[in-house]
Amino acid sequence: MTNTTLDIEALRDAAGAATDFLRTLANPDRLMLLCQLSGGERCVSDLENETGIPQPTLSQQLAVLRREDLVVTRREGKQIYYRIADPKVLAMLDQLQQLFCPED
Amino acid sequence: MTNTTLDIEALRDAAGAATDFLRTLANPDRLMLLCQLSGGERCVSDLENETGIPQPTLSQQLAVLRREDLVVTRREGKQIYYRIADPKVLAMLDQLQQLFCPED
DNA sequence: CAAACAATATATATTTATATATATTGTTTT
DNA sequence: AAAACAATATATATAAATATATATTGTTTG
Repeated sequence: MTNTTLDIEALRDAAGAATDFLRTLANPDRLMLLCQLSGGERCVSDLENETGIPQPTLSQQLAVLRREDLVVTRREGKQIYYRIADPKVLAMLDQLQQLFCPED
Repeated sequence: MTNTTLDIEALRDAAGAATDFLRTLANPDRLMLLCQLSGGERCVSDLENETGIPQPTLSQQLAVLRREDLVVTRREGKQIYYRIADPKVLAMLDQLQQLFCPED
């Protein structure tokens, strides 16, 4: 006899972890920020210029990315530099680029 | 001179489309449903039994998946069968399985 | 040490998503 | 056509995310 309850619970656990991750990416501002950071480290003013995201939103959304450990920071003088800290982000950005940015 | 405005707008457009998609997947119930459907067509009572999702939630979340054109249905007598309609879903499920369900 | 600057934090209104209870529609069977 | 069943729809309370305005912290430079 096969107990499917465990399978469902395992599926639900994995689904929970995956959806936490997906929800963090599922915002245009945050996704754009991660796209920029996939090209390497950026300080906040770089990100502001490159994306046009207004400062308070930028700060709020960077805080979300930090809280979820998708990025880490380092201070250099006045500037704070951000970079991607979770390799899953890069894998997912690749996948999204294949699906939503054909040939570029 | 390089105009980065167009690039940013293009990036924002792509980010918008991608995040619409991600947000639809970013719910544990919907993700579980899509996982089940990735194994082939299912009717609603199958999905209810396999996932343990209560009926009204099931109906509500299946409606979201229909509205976003991620699934389509076909009626056979009393049963309504669901299947995945968007190949991007399968690509994303594969990716998520690699990232969140190592070796199984 | 005060001014200027880079960044973060807080506050609030609004929108959106979710959970959950209840009601309705449509199909088949007798 | 009425009963039984499969599924969908509605309603509402609650929670979460977002936009946006304003305030604060920390660092450097003159």
